Amino acid sequence: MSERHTGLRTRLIDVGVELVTAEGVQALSLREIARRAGVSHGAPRRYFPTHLELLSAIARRGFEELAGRGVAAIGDGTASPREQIATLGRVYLDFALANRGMHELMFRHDLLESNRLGLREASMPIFGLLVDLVGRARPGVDARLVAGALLANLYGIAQLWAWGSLQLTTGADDFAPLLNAALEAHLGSEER
Amino acid sequence: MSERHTGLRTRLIDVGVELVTAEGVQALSLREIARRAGVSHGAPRRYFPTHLELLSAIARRGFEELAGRGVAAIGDGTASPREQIATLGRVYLDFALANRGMHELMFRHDLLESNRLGLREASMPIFGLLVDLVGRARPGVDARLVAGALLANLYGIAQLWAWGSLQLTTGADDFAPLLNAALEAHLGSEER
DNA sequence: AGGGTGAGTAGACACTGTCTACCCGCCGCC
DNA sequence: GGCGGCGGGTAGACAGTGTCTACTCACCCT
Repeated sequence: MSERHTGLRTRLIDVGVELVTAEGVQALSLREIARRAGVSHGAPRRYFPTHLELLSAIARRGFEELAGRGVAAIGDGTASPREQIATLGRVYLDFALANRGMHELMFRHDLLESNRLGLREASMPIFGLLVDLVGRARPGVDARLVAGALLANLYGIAQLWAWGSLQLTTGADDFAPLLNAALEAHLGSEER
Repeated sequence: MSERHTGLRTRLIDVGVELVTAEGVQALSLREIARRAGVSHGAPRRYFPTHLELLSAIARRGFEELAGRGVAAIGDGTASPREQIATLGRVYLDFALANRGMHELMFRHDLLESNRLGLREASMPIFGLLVDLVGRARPGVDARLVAGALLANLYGIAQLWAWGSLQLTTGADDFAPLLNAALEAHLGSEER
């Protein structure tokens, strides 16, 4: 009973975001979130009928945050499409590796597979932006196909890097070479 | 008490493999595996001190199965490196999409991040094979880097395809175009 | 004033992973 | 040939989880 008279719904999401970035995705139990929000374990049910819906709401915050960072980094969009894509890739990998718990949550199978939870829609705008940029960077190719392949590549790099396999196998200690390799592969070499 | 006097250790893994392919990764509770193996819930503990170790043993089966299919598909290795890589990619994506539960288990963060469980080693040989083929297909480049990027790409395609996002965004109904796009991107176009 | 309702509490239930005490049958050993 | 030890498995307890349900309680509107 202080100034936390904000709606419990948003407070639960706030607590979840803090918790997942601080302690990882396995710490996101319904009861622990309720505990940290200062309510009983049954309270969240009024706003989120099931645990997965609460997790999805937290994951949506992640997508919004990521999209925000993306458009902020692109700025006024005067750079070349190629450079904007590279910026997006860097922002994405930075985000994924700095917020591993959130990134893992955002791409959890059980959340994404249920269309009811709106995660698909939350990730759409940023993918649409990528498709647009790819179309301008490489006119004449199937932009959605190339953008899909590039997105898959970035996602795979984030995942494999997160658990250290790629460090061991590629010998590098930061992901820039991998990112550049992926960009060159899908978009052509730096100087056309 | 029939002919199941085979060691409980391997029987637990067998049951786990059946269970994960039939009902998915969330069905792999320790107690359910023990139940289906016909033993009490405390029995697995003698062979697998913790639940994660049992899961890792099941996942290792997955890596062995995948590696087996890979070398079987490559055959005597007379095809060009490029074609062998394409074959490996197809085998991998087929496997991942036909055995989603097993694929999800094989790349679970909590399993891979703990080096104690030997999953890293289980996935090494097949990656080494890929590095070798990439080195022969594209002499002069950093084979480990390109192979890492390609592997990340394949993994990303498997993941994103599994939960349907790429169908929606690329409009395709099988993954061959995406696979070809990735191969061309990382290895150069079909006819050099 | 008083009924109704939205918001949160508290307890039960089935289930999970881990730990511990027990038990039973088989093996080697003196 | 009896016997001790022990590998391999059982059964119960414990804390924790998600879901469901009965309930309380403050507030609002007429």
